[in-house]
Amino acid sequence: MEQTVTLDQVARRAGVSSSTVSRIINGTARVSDAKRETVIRIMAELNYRPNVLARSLASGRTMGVGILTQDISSPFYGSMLRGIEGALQGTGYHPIFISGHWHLQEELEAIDFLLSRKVDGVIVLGGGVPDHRLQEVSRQLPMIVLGRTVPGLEDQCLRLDNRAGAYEATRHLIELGHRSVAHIAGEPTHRDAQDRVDGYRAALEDAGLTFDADLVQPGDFHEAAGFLAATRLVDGRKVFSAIFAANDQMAYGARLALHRKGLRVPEDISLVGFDDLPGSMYTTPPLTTVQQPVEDMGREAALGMLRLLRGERAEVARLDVRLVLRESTVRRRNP
Amino acid sequence: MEQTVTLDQVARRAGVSSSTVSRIINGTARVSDAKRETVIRIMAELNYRPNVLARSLASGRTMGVGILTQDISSPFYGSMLRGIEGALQGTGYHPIFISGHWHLQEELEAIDFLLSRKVDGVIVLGGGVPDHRLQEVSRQLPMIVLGRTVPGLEDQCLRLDNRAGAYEATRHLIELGHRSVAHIAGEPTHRDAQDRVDGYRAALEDAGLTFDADLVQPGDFHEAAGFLAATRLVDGRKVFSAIFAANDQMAYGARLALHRKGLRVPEDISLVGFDDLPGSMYTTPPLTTVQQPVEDMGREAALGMLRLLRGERAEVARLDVRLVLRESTVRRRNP
DNA sequence: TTGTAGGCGTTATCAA
DNA sequence: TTGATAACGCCTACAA
Repeated sequence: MEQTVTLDQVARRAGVSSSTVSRIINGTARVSDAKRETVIRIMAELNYRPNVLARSLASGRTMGVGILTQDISSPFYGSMLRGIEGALQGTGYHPIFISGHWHLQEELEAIDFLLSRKVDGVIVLGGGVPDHRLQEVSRQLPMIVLGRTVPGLEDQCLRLDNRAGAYEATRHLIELGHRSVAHIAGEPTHRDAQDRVDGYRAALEDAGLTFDADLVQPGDFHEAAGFLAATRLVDGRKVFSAIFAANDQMAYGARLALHRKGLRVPEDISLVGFDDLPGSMYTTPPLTTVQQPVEDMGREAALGMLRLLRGERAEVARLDVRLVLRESTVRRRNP
Repeated sequence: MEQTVTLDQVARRAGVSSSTVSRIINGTARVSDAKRETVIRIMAELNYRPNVLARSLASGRTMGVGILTQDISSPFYGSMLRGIEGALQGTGYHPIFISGHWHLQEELEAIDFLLSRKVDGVIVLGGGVPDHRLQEVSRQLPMIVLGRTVPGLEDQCLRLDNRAGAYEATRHLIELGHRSVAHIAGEPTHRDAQDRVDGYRAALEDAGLTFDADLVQPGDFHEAAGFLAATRLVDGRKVFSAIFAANDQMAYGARLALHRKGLRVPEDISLVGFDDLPGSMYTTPPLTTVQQPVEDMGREAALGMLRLLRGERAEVARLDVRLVLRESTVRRRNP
């Protein structure tokens, strides 16, 4: 066990007071060049490492930003975390990740955890924490919310237009001549999922097509649900020539189900996803999907947080979704 | 901004000393039921939250376990982190993730960061930190290493037999009648990648097949590299009827390249991956691959860490890889 | 069983 | 420009 070198020891060895050493470390005030140099030398000699805990306790700042995510291992959240990580890099602030696993109780505990760790700010990625709790938290420290809008905190919330993305995806299929487009919906309690159904429905109706509830299959954003939903669709008595899945992971599942049923993508069935996960460029065929600038969202959130920490306004940038055309969609054979 | 309630305030309000409150919180000593009850009541009333920083500074323990990973957003590391998270859940210890991004300098800084945060232990997931540095760290606090073996710290290291996995994957292809099996290698500096080439080669030679360097294409564990490698293989003048990719992500890329070249999997080319990522069950066709119990590895590492923290030996369990047969491999047509 | 007092390693306030 | 000195919030002998 190495001995921990304290600031006091450095001070004593350098023949100055501890305050002087502290000032040199933090650049809090002017210090004579002579003393500065010796202190810096001694610090190096002793391999001095400031104790972050003590420093935080005394200063009231931890330089930590709490990130409440749902699932650290999901490709979607992973990219977002990467964006956050990147933006914080080199700022002195660092992220502290904790996941709620789509479980309200865990999420609430996670927030308590972050507060008890005295993070300087919190970034919340979606989830189900009630608005009022987030409003409380926001009263205590800087907060940015991704993927939902909290009343009263609109300018700290970064949301994408899921409805528009779904609308565009569906319209794309309609423009390719598909008159009967199925939808595999996301986790029903999830706001994004609802918005995507809305966009899907609006596109149908704007094109003069009737919305058919039988063509909307429930799902939960995971591959298995997509597989089952597509299987049900194929086995059902409704005909359809295209599927819009509420996210890429379900599109993967659906794609396999179609394969199992002997249906080709896109020759027999066109398929569109949502998210543009890293893997979607490499599915067979590569997936047409609605691209969310996930990593950018993370970055924007972090930049907004840095602004809040400087006492400025968050001013999170508006980010757009866009449809990425690849090879899983094609003009309908017999229009 | 809400006022922070301190332990002292609770004590005063409850008419006891602060030590008594501390004892109740930590269960350090017997306290009369009467006092205990009122203190607990007051804590609830005041919504008291212990200050973790102060607690750690005083006690010398932070209850934090540092996790040095390479890439928080990779599906591979994601699953591992999930395993760690799960095992730590409810133990009072909590993970602190930080990623080195496959970059030595960042990794070294990450370790310094964790040490300066005074974590109680460190779990290192692979990476390139030199052995001697890890040995130093291990002298300061409990450490578990995943994916590599550090001399002198063997019983704190959890490694899988990559060579055996690759051997088995290759042998599987050979047993299906494939006489010419190509390999897409992983990041060359990565120990696992080397072991997998070794296993591939050994399986060939044990079967009396000659190792052909032209059939081994370099890669880096990402989809794009797999795509390029497979393209090169097809365009090359060597014939082959099967590919063993050093990981699933490259297998995905290879699968798309084959699709582009009009080659079917598995009818024309059999394909095997390594890792068994969550998505590999849903590729078309589902991918035959070597399953690494990634989440289990994370769990075992965390359990080992908990043992070290209790002062026991790490005794990390041995975990095996196994070949998962799916639909991307099939008996060779004209043996 | 309870309280007092000192300490954990820094920062911040005040004088000097 | 510097140095005492008092926080920061909690834990832990030691004493009662």
